[in-house]
Amino acid sequence: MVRNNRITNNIRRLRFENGEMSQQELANRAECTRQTIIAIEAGKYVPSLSLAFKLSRVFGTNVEDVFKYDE
Amino acid sequence: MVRNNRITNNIRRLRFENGEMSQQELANRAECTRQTIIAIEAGKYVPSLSLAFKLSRVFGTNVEDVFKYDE
DNA sequence: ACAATAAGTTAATTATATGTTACATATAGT
DNA sequence: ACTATATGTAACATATAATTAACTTATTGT
Repeated sequence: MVRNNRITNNIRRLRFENGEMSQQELANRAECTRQTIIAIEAGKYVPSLSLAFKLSRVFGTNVEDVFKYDE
Repeated sequence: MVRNNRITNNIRRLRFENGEMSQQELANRAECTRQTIIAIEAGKYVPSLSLAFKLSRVFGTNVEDVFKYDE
């Protein structure tokens, strides 16, 4: 029932702003797989809250700096 | 693979701080079901990022004011 | 005593995020 | 030319978020 996902993310940009971090390294540090990073960057789906927290911490930011919710 | 969910939430407290909002009203406003609210408050599972955004907006706050990630 | 509301429990089902594996392509370095 | 690395796609499997429904309990109001 949680539809209307108007959630975007800045992961691709954040990776490059953080030393051109590769998808693989981000996946390692966020403890997920590279395919998950690819899918999220491609907008195929929105990650879990857990993964969103981990990703934001890798970049030293908080969730809302990485993911935008268009209301 | 995204394990170690050390994510807690303040929903119960926020409901009461916002006019003793009932679970049903919160569910309506966040566009989910009452059972989902119960389960999240009880710590049975962590919501999706979409629902986390919606819940935080109902309370006029951001995601990290509602959900805490213990790293 | 009765009705209405809020909250909880349980079980069954559906939807989706994530993992796994395999294969393809482009680029940089040697 | 060869190798390594980064990125992408696709199919399938699994774990879990989320829905729905039925029933229960407690509280409040009339």
